[in-house]
Amino acid sequence: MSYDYANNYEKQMKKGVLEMLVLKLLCSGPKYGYQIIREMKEKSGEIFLLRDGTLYPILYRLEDDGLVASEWSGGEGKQVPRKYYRITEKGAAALEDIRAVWQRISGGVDQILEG
Amino acid sequence: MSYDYANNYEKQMKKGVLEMLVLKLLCSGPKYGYQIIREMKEKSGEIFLLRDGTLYPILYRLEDDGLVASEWSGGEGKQVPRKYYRITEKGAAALEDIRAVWQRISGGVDQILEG
DNA sequence: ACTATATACTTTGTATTACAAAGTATATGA
DNA sequence: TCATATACTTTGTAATACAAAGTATATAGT
Repeated sequence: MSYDYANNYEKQMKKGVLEMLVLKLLCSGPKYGYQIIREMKEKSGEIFLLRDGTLYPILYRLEDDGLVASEWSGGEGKQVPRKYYRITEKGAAALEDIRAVWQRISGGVDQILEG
Repeated sequence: MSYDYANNYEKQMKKGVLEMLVLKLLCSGPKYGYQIIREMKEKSGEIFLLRDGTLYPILYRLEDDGLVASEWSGGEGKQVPRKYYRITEKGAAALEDIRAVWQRISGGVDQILEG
């Protein structure tokens, strides 16, 4: 049986873009982890199916860099405590930079693939 | 001074795509290392500026996987010996698979970025 | 009440890969 | 002769997607 190249290439091609996509989703308001996973799945047309072990480290990195900020909510009544993440001003500015990088790279790729 | 996010994201976003682009360039005929670096630079519009320490490990991986084959040439007269790489049938088939992955991922990214 | 399941978050370890950097060797031009 | 460009090799580092295992709470089913 042949090795599944596609699977590994898909994993590699996601590198860098997932943080960008998380920042983008947070532009429409604060969200908690599992909510981000659901929206990522829906809005990408089932293409980005994040595991929790993938998302949370991304959120921690973004928070360490000051691109998002978090706040615990719930736990008072009977709700499960949830950690809500919101994008910061610094994060919004970084998102614009990262989008520009994506446009550049994906444009260059298509130029070679179609050339 | 602020950290240069763009630089790191660019590096991450290249992961996986460089092998695809090398395979694509080899579709138009066998090429040696530095020739691939030059064509990658020209045909991408100066976007993909590979260092030799980046390209050669890619070629070795592709060869290990049987997606390209190599052959030394020159060295008989006064030419510098060059190792020419050509894409194999297996490599051509893999390229189609990898391109499909790229279309899928980049399409999903744009769907979220524009949504 | 008890159990199973879903939700929610955390942490550890692995594999992969772009890149810097240093090294070897040959050809060409000043 | 010496500097530079070409050509290939190898080592080490940083970054990140993912699997996997763990903790805790709420809800539904029996």
